[in-house]
Amino acid sequence: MPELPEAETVARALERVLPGRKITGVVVRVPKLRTSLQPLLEAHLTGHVFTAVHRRGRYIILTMDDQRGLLMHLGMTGAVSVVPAVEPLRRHEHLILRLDNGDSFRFEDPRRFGLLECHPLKDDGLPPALDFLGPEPLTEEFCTEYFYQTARQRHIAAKELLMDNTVVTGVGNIYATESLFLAGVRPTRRSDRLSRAACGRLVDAVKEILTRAIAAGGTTISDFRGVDGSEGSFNRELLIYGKAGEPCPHCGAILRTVKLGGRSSCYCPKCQK
DNA sequence: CTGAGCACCTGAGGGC
DNA sequence: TGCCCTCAGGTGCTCA
Repeated sequence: MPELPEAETVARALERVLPGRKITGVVVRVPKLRTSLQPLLEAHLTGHVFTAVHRRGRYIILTMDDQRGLLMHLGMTGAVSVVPAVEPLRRHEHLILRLDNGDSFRFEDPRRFGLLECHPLKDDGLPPALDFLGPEPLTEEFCTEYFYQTARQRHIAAKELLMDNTVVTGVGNIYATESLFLAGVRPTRRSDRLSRAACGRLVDAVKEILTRAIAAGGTTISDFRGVDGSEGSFNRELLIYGKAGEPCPHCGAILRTVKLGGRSSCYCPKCQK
């Protein structure tokens, strides 16, 4: 998926078109994504107006005028578009919201790992269901000291620490891989053996990579598309993700691959200790 | 608490 | 052409 930069790209685009739009109809075409879509049908969405769009980690919240919101996660292959309602439906467009200006909001997701639910929102605009998430990586809360203290209390691989949504939210396989490379840390390195300096380099690397990826509109490997159908361009800036077997861009050593938590990780055996 | 394995799904690509 | 295998931006469960 869509990791944090892709969710941010989608959220920013939706923020330009959704607020002020009234929902005039709801069409659900599959029984469930990650969870059942039936409650969505029963949630009385029709007649309500979108007022804002928020992002938290990889989740996007479409706020409505009644203190409720649509909680959305793009899973691995989710994409959103807002197009004229007369456009023909595509095969995996599972949810369609008709809007009062003749457009339709569409959620497309071939693998159906995505999520769409209606939730009451707290005063901060977020649903209680997201309370478990750790700090946003691009805030001051995610700093060297926090990461170092968290790392030493855990006994897991550095990469799994980065990808744990309760530690820091929104860092997935692509950006964890890139950040570890930039920081010179091997993905398998145990978190409780990371020095304060290494934690600092990791925190800086995560912030730098995510910031640049957001500026590029995200990374499109195969499925990801912006709301207008455009592709993210960060693939061109990827240093090592998906390049196992090729030479390291820094030292020329052959990049290797290792499996961690079922996800493959590319790393340079020379640059990453 | 940790890590491995599997499950949820479809589609692309490689080997034969 | 088709079949079978592996793999893919995520998450969450069970089990040892």
